[in-house]
Amino acid sequence: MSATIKSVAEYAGVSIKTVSRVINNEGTVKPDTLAKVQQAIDALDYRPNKAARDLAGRDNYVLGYVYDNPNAYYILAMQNGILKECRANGYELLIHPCDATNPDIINELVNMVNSARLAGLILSPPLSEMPDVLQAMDDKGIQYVRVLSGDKAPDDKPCVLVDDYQAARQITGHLLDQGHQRIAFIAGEKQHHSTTERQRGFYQALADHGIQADPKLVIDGTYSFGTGVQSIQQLLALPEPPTALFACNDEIAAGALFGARMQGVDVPEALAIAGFENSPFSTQTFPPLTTASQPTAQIAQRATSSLIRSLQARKRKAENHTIPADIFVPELIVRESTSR
Amino acid sequence: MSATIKSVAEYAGVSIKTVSRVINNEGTVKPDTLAKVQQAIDALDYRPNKAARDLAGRDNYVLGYVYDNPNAYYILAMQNGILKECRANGYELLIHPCDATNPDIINELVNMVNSARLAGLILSPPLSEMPDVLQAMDDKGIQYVRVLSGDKAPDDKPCVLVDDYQAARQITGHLLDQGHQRIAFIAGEKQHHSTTERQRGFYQALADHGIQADPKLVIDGTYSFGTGVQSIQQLLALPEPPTALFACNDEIAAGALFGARMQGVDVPEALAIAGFENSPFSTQTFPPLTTASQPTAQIAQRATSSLIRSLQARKRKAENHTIPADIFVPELIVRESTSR
DNA sequence: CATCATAATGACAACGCTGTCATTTTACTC
DNA sequence: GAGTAAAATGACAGCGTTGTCATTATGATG
Repeated sequence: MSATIKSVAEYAGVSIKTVSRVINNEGTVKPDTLAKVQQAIDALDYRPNKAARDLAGRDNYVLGYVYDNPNAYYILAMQNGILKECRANGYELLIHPCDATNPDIINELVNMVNSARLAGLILSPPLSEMPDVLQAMDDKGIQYVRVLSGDKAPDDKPCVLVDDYQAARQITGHLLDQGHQRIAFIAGEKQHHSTTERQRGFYQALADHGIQADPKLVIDGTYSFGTGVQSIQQLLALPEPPTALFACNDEIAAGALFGARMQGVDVPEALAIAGFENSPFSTQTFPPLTTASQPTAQIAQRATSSLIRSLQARKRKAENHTIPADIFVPELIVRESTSR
Repeated sequence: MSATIKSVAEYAGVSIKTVSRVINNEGTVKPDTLAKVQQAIDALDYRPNKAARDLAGRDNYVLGYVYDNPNAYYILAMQNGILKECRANGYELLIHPCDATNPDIINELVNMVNSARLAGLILSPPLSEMPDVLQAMDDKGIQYVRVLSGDKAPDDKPCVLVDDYQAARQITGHLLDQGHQRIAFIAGEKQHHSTTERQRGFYQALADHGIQADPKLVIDGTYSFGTGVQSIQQLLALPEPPTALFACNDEIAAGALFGARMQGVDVPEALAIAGFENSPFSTQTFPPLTTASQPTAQIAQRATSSLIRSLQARKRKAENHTIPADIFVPELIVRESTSR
């Protein structure tokens, strides 16, 4: 049916092992031999048989995506990005939903990696932010790449950073630019780095403009619609209510918008509201929400590519092949919820 | 490292081929031999090596899930159900997002199935409702299972049915039981069978109660928040506005709820609203929405199981092995948006 | 130009399973 | 209980690749 390594070898007039070397980028093939083989591969439209590689080789060409996150849109975008990169590199993807609060999560992951003989893992928050999970992976020698909230890599293991701090600073800056002085902040779960980073950006932006944050305007909550509804009631009841709100994500913002409207407060006239994430929620409110958008699929793709490169480097025993961490800054999207 | 077929065979005192027969359910193994082998498998915690199976066998143990649907929650729930069943049967899952409006979609699918040597495909709406796609799969001899809206199987190929008709009848019945006489209906895209089935159920419920539907209360739209907002304005502007609304999904219902509130119409006091799908939207509104819930993950699991059984049957040349279609009726969930 | 180190290539077994076909066991018949 | 068909089991090759190790080509050195 389709071409095999043998047919390519015959076509190119070399041994199958040489073809194997070419397709694995082993780098010990003479340039003209390599060209011949490449040409044969192209001519025959040869694609290595994954099953045979997995069986013969030490490693499996399978990556794992482990996630636990209530946000379906995020997961699906991540997944699409990962899939794209996997496909481009002949890897396959094993998808493993799990529960990060499960006390046995570490065993679960280690077992999964072993039994499916995974080459590496892609971890997104909150898994990527759990030190004991990462420690266990390191101990077991399991390769992984993390997608993390932050503006600098915490260590030299592969990771891709999402600079929530910078983006939050921009959003807050946008509100300040509109002339707002009393800006409220509603936080999500404090365990998520994204929350603390966004809050840090919020404070920094205020400081940049020489404004001292009013602690009464900062409310802790969860990433939920309900938090938005409750918090905005509390905020609007203050003697000096805020004129603008930066909610830690769109869901909170949507809740706050709803709550404000219910109390007869016009948005954006009496209260400007900004969210974060650019989730479908953000366009399904009236008015649509100002927010920050991260290119999740692209982030996932880059993370996967990092992992694959680091896997290949390790295979060739190239030590110290640290890949610099990519940083993505979510982009401000201004919509009507913050217009003057 | 981990157990192989050889170690299981030695442990059980049989040949590797017999073990192979057991793990493939070939059914030609004596009961007591089978028991011995099963015990060995359990004792050694043996899991067949997929790469070896794929390489040695004619078929690949890989199923494909092809989807095109904007609803991330639905996709993810489907995916989880499929994954669960795949894992239980030693299959792997290849996930393939695609665009159903792409004119070249058929080629894309056929190529994918061939190049990844997929054993079978799981199709959810809208793909599962496109006759030319199904025709092409039949022509190419590609096995598939469909998840479909309907109350009876359109043919004898494997499918799992979601009885939107019955559920819509129940929802409408619930509104009628509350004493409503003028009930509006907002439809989604007419290409989706789910829309027409739900509409059919709506009409039937009215007929059951001897009520003739008022065409002015039935509005065509899309599965979107915006449709809900616009349609409700139109409905409330009628000389005789409805006292209840059945929206084709939760997103439309949420839009309608929003629109009604904006016009000062109280829900549920002045207008009862019901949605469909039990999406996260339905609990993130005030008041939360009455809706119908389908066990998507379970549906997906059943569909996958059907596909696998039909695959194994075909392998054993057992013709006429038609598996009766499962039917799931989404369950009515009553929340405050329709309370008296 | 002989010598040696090193780079480039090749021969071949092995990975864990399934398909084919041969062999053994079982069940049934007269 | 011999004979036969059918059911159950086994022996062995082969799937397409990589790892190991052997072999050959290349280049550097004195």
